[in-house]
Amino acid sequence: MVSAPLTSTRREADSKARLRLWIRLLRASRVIEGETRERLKSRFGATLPRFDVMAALFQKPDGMLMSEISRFLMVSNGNVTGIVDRLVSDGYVVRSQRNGDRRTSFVRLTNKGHAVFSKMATAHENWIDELLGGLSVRDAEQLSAKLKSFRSDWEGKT
Amino acid sequence: MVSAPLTSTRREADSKARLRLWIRLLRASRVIEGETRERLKSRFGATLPRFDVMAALFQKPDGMLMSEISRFLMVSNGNVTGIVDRLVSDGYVVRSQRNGDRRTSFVRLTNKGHAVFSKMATAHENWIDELLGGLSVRDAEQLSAKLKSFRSDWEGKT
DNA sequence: CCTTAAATATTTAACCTTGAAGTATATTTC
DNA sequence: GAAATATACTTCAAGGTTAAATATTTAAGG
Repeated sequence: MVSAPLTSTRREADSKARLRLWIRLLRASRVIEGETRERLKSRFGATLPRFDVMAALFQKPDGMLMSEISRFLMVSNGNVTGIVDRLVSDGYVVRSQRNGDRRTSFVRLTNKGHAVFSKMATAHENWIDELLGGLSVRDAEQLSAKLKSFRSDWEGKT
Repeated sequence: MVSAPLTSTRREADSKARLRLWIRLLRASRVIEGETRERLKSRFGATLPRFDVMAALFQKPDGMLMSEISRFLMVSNGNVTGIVDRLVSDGYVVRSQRNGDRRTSFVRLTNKGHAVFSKMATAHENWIDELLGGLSVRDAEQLSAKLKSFRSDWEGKT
């Protein structure tokens, strides 16, 4: 009976390897998020959540439902309400009813919001390029591919 | 003069590749963090930040300074104060003065905190193993290695 | 000494976040 | 068409988060 302990040992090692990956993944995310947040604030007076919402709306010129935004950004429904409220009071987005359904509230960027976001998006892309510059494009693409498959795998299991 | 436009085009493509990687990195982190947060709450009545602080303290039985905790976890200093406050009121950690320096406050796990964290840590490792199970160990190690080098690269530049 | 600078921790204000409960509106079912 | 059910969003409470402002204490220079 030698295989049983070996199997168990290997399983433990596997789980350590994944745990190590997770810790590094999390650290990388925090470094990049922190740096991005700071630059958004200092150079545009914006916050990361607002940037994220505007980014979502930027890709849907016709507008999005509140629930679409929260699903897309993977944040809670109640959260989006507050962020959109502030974007509205800044004049960057507007709410409107659609489809004759008075439950829904369609949100879209104003011209002002569109213009402001365009500038932020360009800067943002440059920051990420700089922050991830230590990775070759080949590495970036490989990592991307592996993370992509992980994600759909997980979604499948729910 | 053909090379100039080509160079510019390649640079743009590179930056898109890195941006795509960043988006996937962020999504993976959010999925895992969200799942972990939910399980910590439902099964242990704990939050992720408290788990993180306890994890740091678990590795330093003699205790840590507040500033060491915040540096290690990459969160702001004022943040740690509140989290430690709640851990203290739960009886999981204690503060104490050291070195006769009354500015510093040494924080360490209580026996109760140590015992509770041990259980959480085991469960946590299993969750991560499950959530990252779609990746082979080889992939996990490759990803780890690339993220490690990215991080030290970035730290070097500051 | 004593003043200034540096280190350490806390407080504060503004914002983000979740999950649960609440409100309003639509849709389905009988 | 009335009642039950489902959907869309908001409100709320508790907690997490940052950056900036504020002690408090120690160390350094004169």
